[in-house]
Amino acid sequence: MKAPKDPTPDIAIEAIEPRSRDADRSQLAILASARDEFSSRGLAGARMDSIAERAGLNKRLIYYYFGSKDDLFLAVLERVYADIREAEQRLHLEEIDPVEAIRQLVSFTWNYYLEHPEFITLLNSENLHCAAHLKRSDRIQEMNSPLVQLLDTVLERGRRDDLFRAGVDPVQLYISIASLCYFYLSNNHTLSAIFGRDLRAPKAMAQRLSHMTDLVLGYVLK
Amino acid sequence: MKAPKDPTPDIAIEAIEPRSRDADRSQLAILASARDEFSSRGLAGARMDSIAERAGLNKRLIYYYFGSKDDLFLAVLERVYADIREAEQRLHLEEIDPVEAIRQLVSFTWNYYLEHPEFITLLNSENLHCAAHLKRSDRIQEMNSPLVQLLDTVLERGRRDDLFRAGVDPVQLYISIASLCYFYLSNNHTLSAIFGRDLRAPKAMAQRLSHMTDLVLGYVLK
Amino acid sequence: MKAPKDPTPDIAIEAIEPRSRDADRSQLAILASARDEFSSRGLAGARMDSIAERAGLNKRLIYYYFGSKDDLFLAVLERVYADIREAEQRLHLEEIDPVEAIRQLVSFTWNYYLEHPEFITLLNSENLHCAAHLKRSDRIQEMNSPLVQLLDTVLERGRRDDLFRAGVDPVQLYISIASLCYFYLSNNHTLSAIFGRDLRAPKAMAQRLSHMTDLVLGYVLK
Amino acid sequence: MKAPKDPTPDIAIEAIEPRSRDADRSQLAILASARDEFSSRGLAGARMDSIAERAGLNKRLIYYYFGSKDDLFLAVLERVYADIREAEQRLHLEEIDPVEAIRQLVSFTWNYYLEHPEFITLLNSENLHCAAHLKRSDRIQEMNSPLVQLLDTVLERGRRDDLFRAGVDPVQLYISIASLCYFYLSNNHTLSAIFGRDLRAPKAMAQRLSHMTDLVLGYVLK
DNA sequence: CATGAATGAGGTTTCATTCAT
DNA sequence: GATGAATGAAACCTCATTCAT
Repeated sequence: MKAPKDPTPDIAIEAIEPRSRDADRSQLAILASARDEFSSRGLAGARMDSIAERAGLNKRLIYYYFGSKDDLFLAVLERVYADIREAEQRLHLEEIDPVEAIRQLVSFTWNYYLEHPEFITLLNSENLHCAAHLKRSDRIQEMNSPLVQLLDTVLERGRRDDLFRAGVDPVQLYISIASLCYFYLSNNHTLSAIFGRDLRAPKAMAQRLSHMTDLVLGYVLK
Repeated sequence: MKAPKDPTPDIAIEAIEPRSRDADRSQLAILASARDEFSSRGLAGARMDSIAERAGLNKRLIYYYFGSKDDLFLAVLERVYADIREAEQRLHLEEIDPVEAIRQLVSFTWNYYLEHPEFITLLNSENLHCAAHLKRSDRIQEMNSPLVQLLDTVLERGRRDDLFRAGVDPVQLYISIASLCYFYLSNNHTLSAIFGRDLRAPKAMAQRLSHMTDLVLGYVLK
Repeated sequence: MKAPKDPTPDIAIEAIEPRSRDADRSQLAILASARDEFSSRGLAGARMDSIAERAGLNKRLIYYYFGSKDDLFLAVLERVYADIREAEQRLHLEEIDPVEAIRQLVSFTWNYYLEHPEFITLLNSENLHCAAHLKRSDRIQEMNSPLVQLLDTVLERGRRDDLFRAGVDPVQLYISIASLCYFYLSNNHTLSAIFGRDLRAPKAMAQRLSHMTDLVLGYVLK
Repeated sequence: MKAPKDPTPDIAIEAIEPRSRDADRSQLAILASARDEFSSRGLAGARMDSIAERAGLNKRLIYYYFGSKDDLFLAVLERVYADIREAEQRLHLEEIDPVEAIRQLVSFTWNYYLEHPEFITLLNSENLHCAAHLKRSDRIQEMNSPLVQLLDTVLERGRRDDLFRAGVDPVQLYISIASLCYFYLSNNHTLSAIFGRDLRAPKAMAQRLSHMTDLVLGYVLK
């Protein structure tokens, strides 16, 4: 049944719930629309009008739910970080053989960036603004800390099996893996332009993944 | 006869101080100012007024010389690419021992990005726009091709000395070196925010350089 | 319930005085103001600022309702054409004796142009632009076709009564009537300047009307 | 011989001539270019840059020779009036049979407007500005008075031959002839748009000339 | 005679945001 | 919860004109 929009207040609780589901749906629609707009045009280039239009909702509603353009941008960032970390959790690297775990982490990262190009451009925008939005967020650090711990246990297991070299910083390693995947995709357009080469060709993409895996394992393995 | 201009040709654009009635000087002042504005605020966030003001020149003059905001942005891009490629040439990698050459290339790239943060943000902006500006440039490819050839000869020499593995694609390798340096700096703000760690601390920076060099040499060396 | 609007529908746009939060009223106020500005300064010479000011509304609202200067200009043109054609309909020429009908059409045209000098200058502007705006209009032709049919029946009746010559093209005749009235008024300023004669003097004006009627009847009558 | 405009007096005549011819040529080039620009874009729409470019000369030179945009516009107007009046003189209507003279005047006017569309649009622009420029001109009236006298003698001769009706005002008649020719061409674009008919088709054009001649002679002849 | 460099004022248009319902 | 109407500030860009040579 559709949620009634009648404003009369003394209404049964059953009827209220659908109302808040409508609200949720609106907020999600705005978030999705905002994510697309911000990622394709940047923070300054994004238009509140376009976001409202893409969401099929009135512009005023964005302000009602999110306060301002900057607040909305932060909401989008928190959302996309939550999404990637959640997906990483689903890899269950802690249960896998360490070498395979590294392999999987590289290929997961590569594929996630590939399938979520908006993640890359949103981070670029936020970095342009010196992470001014994220710095105001309480939830962002706690969202990201499990990842480091996880990678640390993988490295530790690898070292105990005498496969991995000692003294590898999990943060440095994570950043390196991210670097290799991120940059290739994030700067794909300029690289293609300056090298006159189609870096998106299937063969080039496959080579890239194998190259990156070689690089990382070449470093981690003893 | 024309008034003699400053005789030192490859002067940093920072040093330009506009004086009346000198077209070259005005153009350089605009370029330097535009580079700073675009890099700190992005293409959409940059303000033509600010560019004019920073350059100490009338806004109208920007249009007189560069036509439009987008054309100016392209001019800036061409300029910064020319600068980095020129600096790379000055390394004379072709004259150095191959292992040392790789080391130098990594550390040069790291330091160049470090000293020219605007290069990073400008490229990010251009990638946000799918390299739409660079694609219109005639000069950009020829500017960048020498680099690949140079790296290729370094790899070839290393292989002939039986030090380097075979089959290393110079473009892939260059992209990997750039990746490692670029991402750490470009995403420094968000990484610091999510990991709650100061990645700019001198010790962290030194570790990073050594980590990257290890990674790259671990891959290239037999 | 919506606030009731002014019930009299065919109110002259001059009389519109904008009040807050009434879309129709605002649009009419903009149209009236734009008509005055465009007609007195031409398309290029008209200022959006002035239009907004005359309308007593924010400039942004013009773009909200009409999109652009050119679209606004087209809206004005459609409006003034609708007005004159409507006024012509009100003559009910189809019910009048043919000779008298021609007389009335001449004098109506003369007086309409006289009382609506903006019509003349707006058409001049549009012709300067090769009717680029009208060509994009769907409604303009259907608005104007009844006129030709009407004039045709008048001529046909006159011919059946053996008063009018045969083979008179209603379009040619209409254009001739319009020509005679239009040019005298449209070029009044330059004509007065070159002939050094006040063509607007009441006597000159009366002579003109009688001269034009003579000319037209002299041609139509057998 | 032309009066030399060079202010330096003690210079060889040989040297002056080419220089002042250059100056004349430049002024003529500017006038022609300005006439085209003003006629195609109107006074407000015309661009001094375009005029300079079309003339192949530096913009500053326009100010040097003509002072300002408005002064240049007046210069153009005086020029085109001089041209048409000169062409009319060349008809030598005073030597022709009166009926034929009227015929010729109609067809000359028609063809002149046809071949000089810029005359029409320039006059429209000047009328939009209430002949503000022409009113400042000393030469414009004396340029135009011979025309009226000429037409008057033609009418007088026709009347003496008992062919023409009495009491025809030469100014009214001239205006009517001009009206019929001018309006059809000046408003050609809007008329074509509203009637959905190609008024420029050769057949339509021929019909128009014959229609106008009929109209005028129908009135003048007894 | 001629010109490239430069500008202040002002043009159209856009924007995030708020108002009133 | 939702919306159309409205706005001040500021964006990019243009223009006639002047400067300095």
